[in-house]
Amino acid sequence: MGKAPCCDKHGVKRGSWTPEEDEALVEHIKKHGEGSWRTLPKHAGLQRCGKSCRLRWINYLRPGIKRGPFTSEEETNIIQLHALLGNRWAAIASQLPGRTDNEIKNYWNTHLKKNLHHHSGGTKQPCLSPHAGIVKSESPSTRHMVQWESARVEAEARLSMESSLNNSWSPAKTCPDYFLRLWNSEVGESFRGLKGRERVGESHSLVSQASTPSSSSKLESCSDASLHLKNTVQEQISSCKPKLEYDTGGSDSGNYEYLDTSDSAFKQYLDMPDEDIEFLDHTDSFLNPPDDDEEEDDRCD
DNA sequence: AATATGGACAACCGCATCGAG
DNA sequence: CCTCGATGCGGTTGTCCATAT
Repeated sequence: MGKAPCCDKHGVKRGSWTPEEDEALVEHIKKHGEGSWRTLPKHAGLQRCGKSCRLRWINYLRPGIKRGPFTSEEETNIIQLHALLGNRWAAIASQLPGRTDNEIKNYWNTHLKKNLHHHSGGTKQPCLSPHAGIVKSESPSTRHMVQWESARVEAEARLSMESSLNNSWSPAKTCPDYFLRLWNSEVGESFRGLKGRERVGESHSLVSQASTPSSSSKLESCSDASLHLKNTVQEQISSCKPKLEYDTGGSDSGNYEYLDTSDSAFKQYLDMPDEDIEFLDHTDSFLNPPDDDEEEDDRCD
């Protein structure tokens, strides 16, 4: 397929897998288990490179792979997870049993991206910025960053508040399970940057910095930034029911821009009814947590 | 019926990260 | 601490197929 082969080269088959190859790969993994992808092709009698075998197994042959169209629930989860995690498809996939990162990535690129954009009426111009007051005069990249971070702040605040309220949680409250579970999962950990891998959107934003506070000054900047974002988000949501969307044109990586879309898409995106915005008034509490030696992790909550 | 076009999906590539030596 | 191989991940591309012209 166009490019030079990554792994050598001569005698290595490429392209679609045949049923015979699939069978050989499955049989080999059944006997010897996963791993050792480098040597697997030789041992399995396959003329494929190890990476190709691994990909084939993970995406199509592995037991438990769910095929078929995505449900609306899965779609909603993908949208919300993407708002939280960005293009971290593996992390998103870990929250969708039976779905692979590749499948989700393809689904996003071919369905969700397009559908969200469709609501913009075809224009790529942001007709209604969520932060019109502060954003319009800034560069597109800055605008992207601020817009994107506002969504993240909302999601993070939501998760944090729900987590902090967990003890007194009313079962009647809205869907705490999903986000709470997510927040306490590896995805939440990834999101909080516990492993020091801050890759979401490559945006070295104030909030991102604040997610890895190493000093009180960072906490302060975190607070300032989030308060700023909080205010703009509140203003936007309360005043004009924003329509937001990704600008998915061109390079997708880290290039997020809200454009207008439907109200439902916006709600789906943030899943935040107006009345639930109140928690934003409490963002200070998660941005400036009480001293706790246990909280030396790189996070802000 | 033939051809063009676009969407969907499978597969590949390059880079980042991890871990062993 | 450094190097290097193995693995994982995300972006991109190629191919197939359906639909439009």
